[in-house]
Amino acid sequence: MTEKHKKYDHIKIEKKWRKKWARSKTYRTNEDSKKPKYYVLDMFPYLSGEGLHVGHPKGYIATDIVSRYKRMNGYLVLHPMGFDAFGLPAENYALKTKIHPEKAVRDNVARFKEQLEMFGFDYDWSREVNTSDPAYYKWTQWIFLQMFKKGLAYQSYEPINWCPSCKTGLANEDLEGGRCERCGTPVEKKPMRQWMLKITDYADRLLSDLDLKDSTGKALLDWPEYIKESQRNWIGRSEGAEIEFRLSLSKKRRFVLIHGFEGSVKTNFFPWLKRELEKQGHEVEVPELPNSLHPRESEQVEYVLKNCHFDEQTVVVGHSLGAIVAIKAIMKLNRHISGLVLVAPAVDPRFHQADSRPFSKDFNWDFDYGRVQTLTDGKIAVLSDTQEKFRMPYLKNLSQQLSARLVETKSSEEHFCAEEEPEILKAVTPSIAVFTTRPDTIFGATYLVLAPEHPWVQIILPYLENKEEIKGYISLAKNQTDIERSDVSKEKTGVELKGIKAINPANNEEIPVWIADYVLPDYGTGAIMAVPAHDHRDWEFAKKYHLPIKDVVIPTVTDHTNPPRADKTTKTRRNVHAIVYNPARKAYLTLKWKKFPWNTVVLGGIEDGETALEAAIREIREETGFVDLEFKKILGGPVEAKYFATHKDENRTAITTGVYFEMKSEKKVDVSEEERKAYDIVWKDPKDFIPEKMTNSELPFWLERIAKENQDFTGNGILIDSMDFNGKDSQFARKDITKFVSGHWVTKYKLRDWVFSRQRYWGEPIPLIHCEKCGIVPVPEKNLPVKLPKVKHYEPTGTGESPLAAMDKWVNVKCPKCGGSGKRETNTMPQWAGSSWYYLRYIDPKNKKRPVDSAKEKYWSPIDLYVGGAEHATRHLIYARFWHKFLLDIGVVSLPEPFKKLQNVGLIMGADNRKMGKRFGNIVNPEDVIKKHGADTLRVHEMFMGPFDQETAWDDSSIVGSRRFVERVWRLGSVVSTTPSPQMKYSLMPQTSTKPFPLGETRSPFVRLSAKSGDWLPPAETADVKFVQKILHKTIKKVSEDIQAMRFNTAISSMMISLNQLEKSQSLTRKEYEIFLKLLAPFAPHITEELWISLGNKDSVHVSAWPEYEPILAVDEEMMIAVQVNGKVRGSFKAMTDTNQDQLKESAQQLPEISKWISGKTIVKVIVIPKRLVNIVISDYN
RNA sequence: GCCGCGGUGGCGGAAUUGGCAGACGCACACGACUCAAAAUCGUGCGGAGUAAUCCAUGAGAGUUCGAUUCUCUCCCGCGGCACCA
Repeated sequence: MTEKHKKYDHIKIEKKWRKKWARSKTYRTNEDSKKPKYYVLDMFPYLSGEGLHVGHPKGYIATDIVSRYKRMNGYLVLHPMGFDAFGLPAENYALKTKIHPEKAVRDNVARFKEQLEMFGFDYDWSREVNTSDPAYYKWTQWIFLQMFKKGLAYQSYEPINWCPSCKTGLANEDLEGGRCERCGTPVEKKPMRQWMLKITDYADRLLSDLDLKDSTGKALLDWPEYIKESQRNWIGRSEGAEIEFRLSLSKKRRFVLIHGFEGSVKTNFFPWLKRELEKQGHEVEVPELPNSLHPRESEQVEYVLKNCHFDEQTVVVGHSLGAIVAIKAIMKLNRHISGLVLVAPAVDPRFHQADSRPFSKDFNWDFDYGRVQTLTDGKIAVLSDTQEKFRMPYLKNLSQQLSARLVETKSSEEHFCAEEEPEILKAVTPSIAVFTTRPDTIFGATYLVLAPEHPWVQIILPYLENKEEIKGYISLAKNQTDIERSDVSKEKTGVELKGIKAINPANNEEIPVWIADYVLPDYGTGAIMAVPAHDHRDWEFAKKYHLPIKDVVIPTVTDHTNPPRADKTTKTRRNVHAIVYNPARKAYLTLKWKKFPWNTVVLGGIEDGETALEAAIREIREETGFVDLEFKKILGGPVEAKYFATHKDENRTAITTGVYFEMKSEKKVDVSEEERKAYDIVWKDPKDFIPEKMTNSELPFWLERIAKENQDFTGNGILIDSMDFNGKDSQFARKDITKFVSGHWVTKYKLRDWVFSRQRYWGEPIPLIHCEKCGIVPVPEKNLPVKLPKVKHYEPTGTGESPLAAMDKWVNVKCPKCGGSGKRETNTMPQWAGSSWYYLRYIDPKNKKRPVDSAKEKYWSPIDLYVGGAEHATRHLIYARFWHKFLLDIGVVSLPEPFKKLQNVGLIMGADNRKMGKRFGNIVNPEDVIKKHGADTLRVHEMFMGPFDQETAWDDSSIVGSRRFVERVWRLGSVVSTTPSPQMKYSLMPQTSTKPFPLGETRSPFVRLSAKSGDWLPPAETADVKFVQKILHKTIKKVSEDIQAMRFNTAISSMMISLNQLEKSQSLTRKEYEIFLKLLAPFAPHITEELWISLGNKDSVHVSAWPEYEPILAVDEEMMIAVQVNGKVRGSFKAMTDTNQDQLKESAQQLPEISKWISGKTIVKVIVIPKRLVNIVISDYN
């Protein structure tokens, strides 16, 4: 034994090689290569200040293995690393330790790097990025500005999620079940000024691009399905209809419609509008104004005042010049009216063509705005037509003067001149838009529910009878946290808006309107039509408040054992099924028909004027005589069943209602002879009372409803009570019904815009300036980056202002546009900003002109492999995809998706199977493990623990297996490269195994290869040489495939198997040993390098060529063939792989252990599976 | 509730166009070496049974010559979404 192989000193070896690699820049990625590229990336760590535990590097080990493998296969590999240094985790750590975040980050980076380096990773540190480095965040700010310029960044004042503990606003993505993801505090809703990013503009692409295909039709994104699924859930696309429900005030109104210049009661929308309003029961007056072609103010106003009746129920509608007449008339009234609607009012003499019109001089254009306001109680609406742009400024001015609601809308024909103008109808009888995915159930909509926050509630409030109750409910709803509100299990609450009704546009029925907190303000339209018969939530609500439930969709079933026949006529009948349970017998009442092989429940038709319940009681009495029954429940709405009624020789479409009874006693009355002959009464045990043993195809529905509390049917079926749509399949009627009620088909998303500002110090300053004159002005690009100023106090204020706001010197700047005084935006960006594009910066980390050079971006894109934790599924990975798509749109990048293959790391749990972390005190420190066993051992072990993407608990004892493996590789090296000595025990022991070697060769002990080191014998063509070759070729194949598929555990297992075999070889050559070292090199880089170099190699094993295998040599020539008799293994024999099937059959049957099973038996057939087994099937097998 | 994934020895886990279940490793037991221990090497190791053999991949059914693998029903665990209309 030579000195250098005496002992495997991992500490010394690992330290030595890390130093050498760093000095010789072994892993530097130089771009001037003609090689194919491979970009492999880890999700970079964020600096929370907590130390590393053994779970953190698991993903880094994997990328290290893959990158080394690819490098050895001739790829130019980019494998960079950096740090996510901005954001809450880093800042909170700084606050806790009272170290300034900048210094804390610097220290943490240094420590982190030190720890990473202990693993011997092959990162190219010359490309390191740090999101808090001004040279980096200059470009983060730059990207933000591009978004701002494209209108994707905007300010909002809507209430947002506020974490009272972190003292900052949060994005939806930062929540976990209504709590702050970082600290677990329940979030509050707080209205404040926010910067938002319009990620919703990209919702559609973010969703559909998940399924992009490459040119061969394969999925472009090789991602775990569940990550894609999470993103789909998060984006939450759903299609449905937006439908208007008109509101009708319960008190009827009177309308006065006043036409304009050259108008008449017979032209434009007047006849139509009159008709529509009268339909709703309102009174309508349409005065025909005198001298319509040459109108004079006094004449027309007086006419109106004289001929029309004005009272507190009167709403005045004026069109064009008629609007002016209306205003003037109201000014002269001495009583209040109900409201005023001005449709495209001709409000100013300077308007279009006015000078040429005869009335421009005759009319007086001064208005007593205050008086009009008073007399209408401020209930004034101004309708503008967006097609008439020139009129807009006047209308804006008018509505301001009158404090009126300005409704910008598109008329059917310019200036509201069409015969039908639905927008006017909407304005005079306001409507609520609802969103529904089930417009097919609209005939069953029995009430409307608005979110308490719905803006209409405030508008309608003055008209309502129970104002105080409603105000109370709204404030109650507002004070709830998200967690309280979204508690599904809690009982639903709500209040009816009394004094108002909605009109179901499908059947013009009046339905009540409620507010309830189970309707969310920010999804859909914030209002729903409630269909209690076909929606769980509506059902619960309706039950509680005794609202009507109307079935309009019924389940449908075709009896496949007895289907309708094409040549027979079809009859539709209303039926009843009586399900009768007898508790005394613990059995169900059924009828066994004598003429037919049927078992049915008691059933029959429902006669005219009879209810289902009456029919059921009658049928039970007629058919069985039983009369002492307790009615339990109607089993929901009817079920439609199609079948052939044999006894009537016709097809039936039965609309059947189920009724459920329990029997109190078997008291009975006489049954007619006829009935008695037809069937026997049979009591069926509940386990036999199942669809398979009964002849009622509706039975599954009855059973479900007996068991279930809720009786809503949410599936698809056949429409009933839906007028022209009766009998249609609900699924296919959706779009037609939407059209029928003048709704339109829309797409909605759950995804919300990204709340992009944080009221904290440690983040990228948002590069905008608020100027008194110019509004919001972007910081000119040449002035980027806007550096985060150094401050003494960076504690969050909690006021909704960032700590930066207190820094007058920094805040007050000159406006870049006008030079006037301006103030900097003091909010900072969220943690996820910098990480949304960092992968691009590695490609070109030092570029001062652009975020990334286009040519370089084209060369390296996309990222071939991206490895990280699944916790980023709906945050980082959505944000990064969003930014990437935006960068594609502005030409910075060239591909729609950044990450081609995504691989998730399964967590390493603590020994107690809980998440490893401080709070459970179950952290295993990698430094300790490395000190004890070495980095190579830890790397091998973490990869061997189980499937890479699966979580596994750390087990301190099992790591010795990996250590033994590494050490045995070391000792095998000493045997190969040195003279064997008699003292050496390892594997030179006589073989005591009783098992034959795979090839069955007898092996003589104590035979070794060459004598002197460096003096190699040429491989002899012996069985042993072949044996070693076979092992190696198989292993090369397996390890290569497994690394590419990230099955590291089985790759290591195959190397262990291989090592077990190689140790038994008596003629292992240096070449063969080197192959083994190469296979292991990506996993255990230090020890393999040491052994490789000690064998006399000059260059690093890590830049050597990956071994290739011969497919022929990787396959066994001989195999054990298992022999089965009737599928049970009874023996086996050895055969050459290419032995033909007949021979295999023959040999199998001749085996002594087989003949014992088959002698005297009839062989039915023999099945041969090449290379695997022979199965002999005998018929008389006991 | 909806969607996705999974359930195999004492433990981590192998095994897929359906073909010998438990590879590899840990733990354990025995043996060799040693004065002894550790390390190392060898042997054994799902359960029952002396054995032949039988039973066994969450439970039950089905398809098949043959099922951990395919189909159906159910149970349990994990993950995502969740009063999203």
